[in-house]
Amino acid sequence: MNAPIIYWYRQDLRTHDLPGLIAAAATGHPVIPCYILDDQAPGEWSPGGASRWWLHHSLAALGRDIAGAGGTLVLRSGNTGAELQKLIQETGAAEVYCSRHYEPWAAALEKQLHDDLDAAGVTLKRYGGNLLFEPEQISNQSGLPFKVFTPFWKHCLKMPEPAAPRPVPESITWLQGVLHSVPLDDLGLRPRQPDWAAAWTDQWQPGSQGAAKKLQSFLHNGIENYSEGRNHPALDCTTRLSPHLHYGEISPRQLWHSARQTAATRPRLDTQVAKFLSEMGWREFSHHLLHHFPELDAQPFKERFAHFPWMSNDQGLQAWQRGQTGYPLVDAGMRELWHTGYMHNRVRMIVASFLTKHLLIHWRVGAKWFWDTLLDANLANNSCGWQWVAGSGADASPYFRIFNPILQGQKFDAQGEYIRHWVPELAAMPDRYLNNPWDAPAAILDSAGVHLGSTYPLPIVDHTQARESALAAYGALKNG
DNA sequence: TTTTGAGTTGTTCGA
DNA sequence: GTCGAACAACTCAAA
Repeated sequence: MNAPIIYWYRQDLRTHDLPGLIAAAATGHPVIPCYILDDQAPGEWSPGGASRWWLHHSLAALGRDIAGAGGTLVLRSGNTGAELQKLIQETGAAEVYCSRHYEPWAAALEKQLHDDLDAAGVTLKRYGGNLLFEPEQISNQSGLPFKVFTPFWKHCLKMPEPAAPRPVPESITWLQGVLHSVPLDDLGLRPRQPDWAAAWTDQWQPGSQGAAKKLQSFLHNGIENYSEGRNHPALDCTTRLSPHLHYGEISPRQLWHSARQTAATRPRLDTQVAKFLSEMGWREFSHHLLHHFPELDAQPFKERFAHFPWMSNDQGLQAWQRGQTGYPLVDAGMRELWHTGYMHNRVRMIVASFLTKHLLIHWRVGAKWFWDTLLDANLANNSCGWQWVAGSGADASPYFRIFNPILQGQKFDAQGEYIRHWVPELAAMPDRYLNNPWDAPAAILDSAGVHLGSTYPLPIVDHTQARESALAAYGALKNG
């Protein structure tokens, strides 16, 4: 009798190019695909509201994919170890297969489960597949992790290429018989009253199919002008694959090989493809860093930042969160985030710079807000991104680099499409004053129907003054 | 071991 | 309007 194998799904919600599932299928043993919602295990990094919405729909999509292949996804809720043990008792499974994850809590859980299952005579087998390179594969000549992106990525590019993606196993023997499965709706992942995410399905299709569509659309359109276009929030030049990648609905190896294929057939796009791959490189870099420095979510990578004089500013924080800072591009970004669960990458940098440098609020406060509101909330990317902007991260932005939200708007949203869309009360303002309405003559404000302080806020801080304060604070850090 | 070159994404100032 | 330099010094990676 072949003992069944449990395939324990985590943030790898796909059926193709999944090494653990391929290995399980290859044994010929019956396979039980299972997802366990464990709200305790991640501690403070339990998925936020937007991410839970995505998870709901992603699990629905995975369930359909597995059903299409003849199996049934088992959903459970509760303590991961306890639920796995129950499932093992119910089915007589002798092995549990899974994909490896890199969040400190996830890695600790793997280790704990491995030991606990081992004691019960069950083997936990862990497979890669969620990164292009495993952290252990990449180190500098001293055998230490890279701390600077460029040499890190150059090194990666010299490695043997990531393996080609593999299709869904042709024949998987699914375990027959009906196992208890919690109805998806009972997991409580989806908002009900009110359903603030009702309109999100217009723009997002969680699951592998939706990911594949996004990739195809990118390879046919966005990549043409990726290097430059990716900086403009009104253009559709970015992949928008981040939430799909976070939940593992598409594999990084698939992206790598699709992009390389594009470069091979359309050599003109070589530099665009290289740029796209290097963005994948940042994802790798962040995950490797979090693996090597598990405190990255809470502690500054550069230790001297432990003494940075962060300010407490509840009013400022609230204005930032609600998109009411009086800086149109910042407000546009924060409103895009709130309404869609997403924000364009460049705008993320600008709003993050505003929070940490103009308002001097701790990057962790911003990281928490992003965590709860972003569909693609990911601990490695989020922690590294915020630390980079704040200046405390690995290979971080120098402290004197303070984004000027007015200038950034004029450069990257020159026609003001992005701002007018998200800050409609300024829609009638001419380009000249769209980013700095407070400079506009009264007649122009009047004819645009803008009354600063009532229809749209006055700036909550003065850019030049805030910049000087930030430089002073960072300068003191250097000398202190 | 010492040395050398380099480092995602910017802004401001003055010529 | 455009351009180059200054902004600071430090750490990292590799020769």
